[in-house]
Amino acid sequence: MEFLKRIEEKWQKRWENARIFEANPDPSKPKFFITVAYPYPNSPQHIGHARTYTLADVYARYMRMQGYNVLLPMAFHYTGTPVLAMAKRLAENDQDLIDDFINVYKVPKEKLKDLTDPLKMARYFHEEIKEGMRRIGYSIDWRREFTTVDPQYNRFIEWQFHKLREKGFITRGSHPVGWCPRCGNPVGQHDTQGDVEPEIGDFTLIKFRHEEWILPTATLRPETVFGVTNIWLNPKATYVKAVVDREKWIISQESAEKLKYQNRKVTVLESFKGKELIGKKAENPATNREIYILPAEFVDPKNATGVVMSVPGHAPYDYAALENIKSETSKLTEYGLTANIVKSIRAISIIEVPGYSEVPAADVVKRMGIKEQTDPKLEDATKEVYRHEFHNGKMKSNAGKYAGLSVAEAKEKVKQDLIAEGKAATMYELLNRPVKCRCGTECIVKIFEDQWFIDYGNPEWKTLAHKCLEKMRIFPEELRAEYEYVIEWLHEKACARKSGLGTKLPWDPEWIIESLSDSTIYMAYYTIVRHVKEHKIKQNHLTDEVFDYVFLGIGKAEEIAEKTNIDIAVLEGMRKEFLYFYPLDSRHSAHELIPNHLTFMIFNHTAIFPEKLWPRQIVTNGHVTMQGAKMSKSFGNIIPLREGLATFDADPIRLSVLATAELLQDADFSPSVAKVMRDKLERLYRLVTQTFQSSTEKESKEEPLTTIDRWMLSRLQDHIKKATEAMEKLEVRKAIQTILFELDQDLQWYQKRKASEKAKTLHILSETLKAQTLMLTPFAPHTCEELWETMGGKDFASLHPWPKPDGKKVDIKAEESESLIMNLLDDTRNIIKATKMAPKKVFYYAAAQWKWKVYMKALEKSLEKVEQTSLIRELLKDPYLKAIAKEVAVFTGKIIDEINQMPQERKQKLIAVGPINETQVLKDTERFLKSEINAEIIIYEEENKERYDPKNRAHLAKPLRPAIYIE
RNA sequence: GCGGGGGUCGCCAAGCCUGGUCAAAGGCGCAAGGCUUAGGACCUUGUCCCGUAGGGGUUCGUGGGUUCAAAUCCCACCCCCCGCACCA
Repeated sequence: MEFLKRIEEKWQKRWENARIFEANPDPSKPKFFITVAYPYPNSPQHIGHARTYTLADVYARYMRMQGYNVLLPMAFHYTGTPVLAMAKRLAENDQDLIDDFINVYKVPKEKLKDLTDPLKMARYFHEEIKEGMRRIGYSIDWRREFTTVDPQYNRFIEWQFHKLREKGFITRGSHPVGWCPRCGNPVGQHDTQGDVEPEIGDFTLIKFRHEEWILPTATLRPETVFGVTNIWLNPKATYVKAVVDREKWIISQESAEKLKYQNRKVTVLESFKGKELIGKKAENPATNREIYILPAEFVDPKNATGVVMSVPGHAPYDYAALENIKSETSKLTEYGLTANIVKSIRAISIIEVPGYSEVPAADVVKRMGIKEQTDPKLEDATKEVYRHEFHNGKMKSNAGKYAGLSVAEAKEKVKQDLIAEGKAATMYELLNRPVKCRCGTECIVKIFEDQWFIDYGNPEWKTLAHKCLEKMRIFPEELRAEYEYVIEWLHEKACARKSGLGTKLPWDPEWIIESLSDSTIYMAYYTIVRHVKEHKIKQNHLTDEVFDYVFLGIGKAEEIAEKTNIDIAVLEGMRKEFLYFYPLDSRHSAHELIPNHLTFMIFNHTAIFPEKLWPRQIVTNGHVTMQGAKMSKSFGNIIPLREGLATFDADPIRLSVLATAELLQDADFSPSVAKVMRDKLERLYRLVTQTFQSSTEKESKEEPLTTIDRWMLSRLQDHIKKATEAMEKLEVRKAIQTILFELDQDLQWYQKRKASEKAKTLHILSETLKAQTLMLTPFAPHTCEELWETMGGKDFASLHPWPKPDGKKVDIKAEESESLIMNLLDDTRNIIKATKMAPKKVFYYAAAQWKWKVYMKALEKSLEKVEQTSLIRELLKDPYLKAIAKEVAVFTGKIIDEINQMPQERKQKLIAVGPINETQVLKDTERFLKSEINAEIIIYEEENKERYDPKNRAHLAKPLRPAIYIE
């Protein structure tokens, strides 16, 4: 442990001093530009974040070793409101937050006061995150670091928005948001108690008439207006008569307030209890039917208008309430109603839906055993009925002109028509209310009238986005369909808000560009920011003309230089650097960003840059779980990266977050995985140290290679090939598996086999270890640099070329010989296990020559298709075989199925290898087999007349499968 | 609901596109042995069931189908996870 820490620091310093990760344009080398979504500094990063960043870093390091001039930059996204909200809570001494800061985030107590300033909080976590990135060994070019509140960056974003507006992609309109009336702010998830996202629903208010008054019943199912039997009011709630936009409405007191936030003019005239209207009549505007106003306690005056239309046929609440009322008719007298009136009300069936009766609401209420209108099970009942009716329901003939339509269609049409006829209006309401702001106030819906949007709904723009996507490589490819879907689904996106950190909207500075909108093309800014910083270019010099020139090649450098006071060489340098590194070669993030950021990135690039500069690839990955559980503060299982590094060290963490799952899957982190990784690295270190200490002594490279040596080299080529292919496809799990586990197993087999041989060809071992170390370098760079140095590497492993497989070292014969031994050992062990004997002597009988002849012939023939008869006929042309025709026929019968089932690939391989001298192979391995089985080994050829074969096993020998007799 | 992903031998997880080498990689866990004063670490072996000869049986969410052959292809169904926005 000590050891890993020491070398981590050592190599981080050396990399830094040698500036090997600082990438400048170099026309002699191909470039590769990788970016990861920059972090939002409102908390330290944890092991989960490490997955995305490590993946990008590993990729960067791999590409560097493949000879690319790789740029991996990093910045910090200060834009937005969460930091503001947190700083405020801290200032108010919110104990929960303070506990989190101290216990989970490990913020020193004395620092807390400082962090009540939002900017200071961002800076604090910024440094914290950055330090973690250094300590885990990311190969970042830190000269290009910036934050999104840097004035120069603000200018860049202003330029971007000017461009978007010029192209007509900015629109303006009204937009509902969750709102805290006390704080006077929009509320997002992080502003609410319990982090609830306010869900906004669009209610239809159907205007029932009562004398000269309107009763606007709020519903999410306007199509059921044809099934209304009565109106519900809560007799105990307070209602008001009010003038709403020149109409006279009766609504709950609460809703009168809310409607004001939805840009309606509301003048309250008088207030009264709901019971005053009970027993009166109202008229359904859709059917002109007269119905009664009845009492119901389930009606919540805080929800929408507090006026509800009753559809007992299709709404479980209404059905239950109606049943309640029918059974308590005595209570009705105070409203001047009679039992007969209520009892004569029947549910009206207007929708037919398979699997349900005429009255689906009744079915479900009865099935669920619901007795009271206050039963919480009614929520589920409502959902069930709604789901089935919406998807499978059809309007019946009594639904007027909507008869025959599906419920889904009718719902929209009825709503539109009623609104057009002035018989309905709409109102937004929170569907998951009550949602409480952190200040304790219940949130409502407010409509922003002059909201600015980016119009992702623009069809031409969508076409461009599709075009860009089509040409991009998407990892994992399975998610391409999701991008397609998102591009189609996106519409106008509110792009500015009134509070938070960020860039002001240049033409309307009351607004601040929100965080998903100021982070779509910033990768371009990385390519020039080092010039901005080095030359201390001021924001007011970074005019739109400068950006036009640098990014779009518009205008003349001389003229712009003159106007802006920026040196012409600097301007040209920026332009060159942008053109060198752009387009972006690979964009990385967790895949939760597909529905927003990543797709926005595609859109914005196509809007602003010419096609050849559009991004080329997106890589997304799943989350990290902690020992199978989702990471969350409430589980207390979040390991901040800095803490993780202290406990498990950098390289093991890097490996752990990448080794347990491929991109699409969530990766599971656990201390035991980290430990396995560390043990692996330490074992490798020991082996390398041993090997290279002894190899400095004289070693004759002249020693001829044995089969096992050739086998090792051959296997190595295969592993290099596999690892390289995996890396190219970002299958890092597979790569790690190959490099660290499969290669290692072969290495162990090699060592074990070698132990029984005399010749110690150490250069084979060192060649293998060198390749292994280099391939492991992107994943475990600190350990590998150290190993590389131990192995006599003169350069940085991080910059050394990635190994290439050498076809000349592939030796399929050696591989076949070796697998013969492995299989033989397996078979022998299996027999020992089944017979439970302790073997003294083990006899092996290698297959007869003629069997090989038959076997090879069968293989060749089977490349087409063989039947036994034709094969035998063919074989018997050989006079030698003809002489033993019977044996040939029996043997052929034994192998024919096996050969027919063999994949072509394997057949071709065996044909290429040709017959193997098994006796020789076995003899060469005798010592090894003896030590493995711990018995005397005796080897015969099948046809050896002298052989000892009491149980007559020898004739069972097949090519690659010697017969066995144990005693 | 819509869109996406997934369900594999105790747990995690490859394989599925391109059917046969698949009782199915690898890791963890567990067991035995080696090493060690001991523990740890490390190494070996085993880990679905049966088996005194390298074999047999039953498995890859469920039920059908295609095929000489299905974890892999087709159909239907069940279950789990993620996203559905103005929020980073």
